[in-house]
Amino acid sequence: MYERKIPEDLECGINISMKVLSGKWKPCIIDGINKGIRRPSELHAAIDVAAPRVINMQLRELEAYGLICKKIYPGLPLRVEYYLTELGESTLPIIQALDQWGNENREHVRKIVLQLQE
Amino acid sequence: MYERKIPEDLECGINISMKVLSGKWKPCIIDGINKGIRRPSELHAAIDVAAPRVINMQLRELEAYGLICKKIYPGLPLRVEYYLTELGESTLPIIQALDQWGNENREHVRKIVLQLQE
DNA sequence: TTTAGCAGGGAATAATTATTCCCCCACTGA
DNA sequence: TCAGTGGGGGAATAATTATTCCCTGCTAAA
Repeated sequence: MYERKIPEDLECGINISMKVLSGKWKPCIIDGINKGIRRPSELHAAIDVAAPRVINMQLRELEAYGLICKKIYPGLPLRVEYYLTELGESTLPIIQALDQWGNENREHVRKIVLQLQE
Repeated sequence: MYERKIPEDLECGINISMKVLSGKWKPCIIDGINKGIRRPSELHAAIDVAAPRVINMQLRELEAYGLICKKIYPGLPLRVEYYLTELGESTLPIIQALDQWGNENREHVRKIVLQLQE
C-alpha cells in the first residue's frame, strides 16, 4: 500500500470528513448513488467529465471507508450495483449543504474564477 | 496568473462548493475565524500542523472568493484581522456538518486509515 | 546594535492526485 | 471469428497542491 510521507491530522473533525470526502468526484458519486444511479456504467455516463478510471478508483475508496457497498449480481450479463450504507447516508447532509451552497453561489464563484484566470 | 490545464466543471453545485472550500486547511481556517481566531499569528498557532505559508496562501484565496475580509489596523505594532463576510458565514452550515460528521466517526475513519497504510 | 515579534511573499521542490493509454476476462449476437 | 457490452486494473505521466527555505520591512525592547 502507498505510504504517505506527510502524516495526517485526524484530530479535527473537519479534517476527518475531508479525508473521506475529498477527491474530485467523491461527493458527486455519493450524490449520484443516492439519486439512484447505481451501476458503474451509469455513473460513468452521468459524470462524463470524469475519466471512468477515476470514478472506479474513488468507488473503491468509498467502499473501503464503508460509505458504499457493492452488490455483484450473479449471472450474465454482468451487473454490479452500488448502494449507500448507513454510514454513507449519514454524509448526505454534508453533500446537500455543498450542493445547495454551490447552486446559490454559482454565478459569483464563476465570475471570480474567470477573473483569477485572466 | 496560473492557468489550469484541465478545465473545471462548474455546472454541478457540489463542485462549485468544493472548488471554493477544498484546500487542506480552508475549512479549518473558516472555522477558526468563526470562533474568534482572527489574527494571522493566532491562526498559525491554532493550526500548528500546517505550514504558516500555506495558511497565508489559503487566506488569500478565501479573500479572493469573498468569504473573508481582511482588516488592517493602522499604527504599530502591526495588527491584521480577518472576518467572515456574509458569504463566508453562509458556508458555516457546511463546515459544521463536516465537523460533526468527523467527530462522530473519528474512530471508524482512523481504523480504516491505519488498515490502508499497513 | 542586535534580537524578537508581526505580517508576508518568491522560487524551488516534494508530495499527492488525476488522467491517459492500454491491457484483462466473459459473454452475446452477427 | 469479429465486434461490442459490462466490469475492471497496472503503469507511466501530467497536473495540481503543499511544503520548505529564505528573504523583505517595520518597530519595540534589551
